[in-house]
Amino acid sequence: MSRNKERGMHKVAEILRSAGIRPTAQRIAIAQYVLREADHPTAEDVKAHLDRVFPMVSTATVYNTLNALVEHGLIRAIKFPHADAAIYDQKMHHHYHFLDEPSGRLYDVDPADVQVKPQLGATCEITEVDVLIRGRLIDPGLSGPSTTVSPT
Amino acid sequence: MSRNKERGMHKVAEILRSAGIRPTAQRIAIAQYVLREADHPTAEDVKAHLDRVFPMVSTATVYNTLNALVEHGLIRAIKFPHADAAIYDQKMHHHYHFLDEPSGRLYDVDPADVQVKPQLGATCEITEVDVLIRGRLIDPGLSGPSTTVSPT
DNA sequence: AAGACAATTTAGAATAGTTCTAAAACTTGA
DNA sequence: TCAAGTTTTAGAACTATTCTAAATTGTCTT
Repeated sequence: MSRNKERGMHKVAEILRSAGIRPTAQRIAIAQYVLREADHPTAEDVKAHLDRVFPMVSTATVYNTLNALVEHGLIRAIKFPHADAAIYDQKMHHHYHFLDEPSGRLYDVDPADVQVKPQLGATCEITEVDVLIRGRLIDPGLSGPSTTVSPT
Repeated sequence: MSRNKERGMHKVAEILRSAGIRPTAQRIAIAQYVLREADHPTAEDVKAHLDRVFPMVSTATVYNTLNALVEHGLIRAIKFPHADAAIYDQKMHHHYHFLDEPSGRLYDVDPADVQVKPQLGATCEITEVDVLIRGRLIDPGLSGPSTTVSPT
């Protein structure tokens, strides 16, 4: 388990290095969490986790590091209408989100499962389409992710 | 012109009253602006406008009134990922938005022009789908709104 | 292995948007 | 007109995030 963690952290250090971010202890701990362990965490979630597993990190370093990870293309920062804090998403491929309103939990949605066909005419050029589906999971008890809506 | 404005304000007072909001001078002035004059204003925009046309309103009243209008179903508050401040939308019918990224301006998009067909299976129930299309208007010089993307 | 220079981290101040608080000013109805 | 309830207000408080300036750490050179 310790060996696993060390291997994991080593791997994360390499990811940071090859993205052009110098792997300091704090950055490795933060990246380890957002890239490998967390599920749509906010900066506050990251800070709370680090306070448990790391001797000392400041809020400033958490934000600095998350911003660096975003700038270097390792994660994305996303703001949703239903919450103030940004969430960080380690899935870099294009995808949408499903919000289970009772629980507030976010699930990734494969764009293949959502047809979006804007017919806006020739007067504009579309660079991106954001989709947030709000609703409620009917049977959250069924443990596994379905093919189409998967907890992340 | 003065007569128009008075008639308009009277109408707005009636709208407030029939929505269950007591029409005070401040509320009428704020509602007149957000329901009839403004285009996707923020609370700050509303405050700035009122400071020009109304002897005195506090920030607290602007927020209180906007919240009351939202609660009574006369406007909607929307938060977008690209900005911190909420915008208020007097169009209550279901619609999407197009963001012209160069200008930061928002346009309403008729849902009929965007096919959204989520195929999420039977494990969830969808209550609403939010769509934000980002891009850039190719020919903003063409004065009028096109059939499909209309400035509001 | 020491000294210098740059990079990183830190605590705490600052900022933006919004809500809260408690007091003052209005309305309303009897 | 007076009491009771409502509304408005200034300013404090709050949340999420960024900034600042000082302290610490790391790296390079020799």
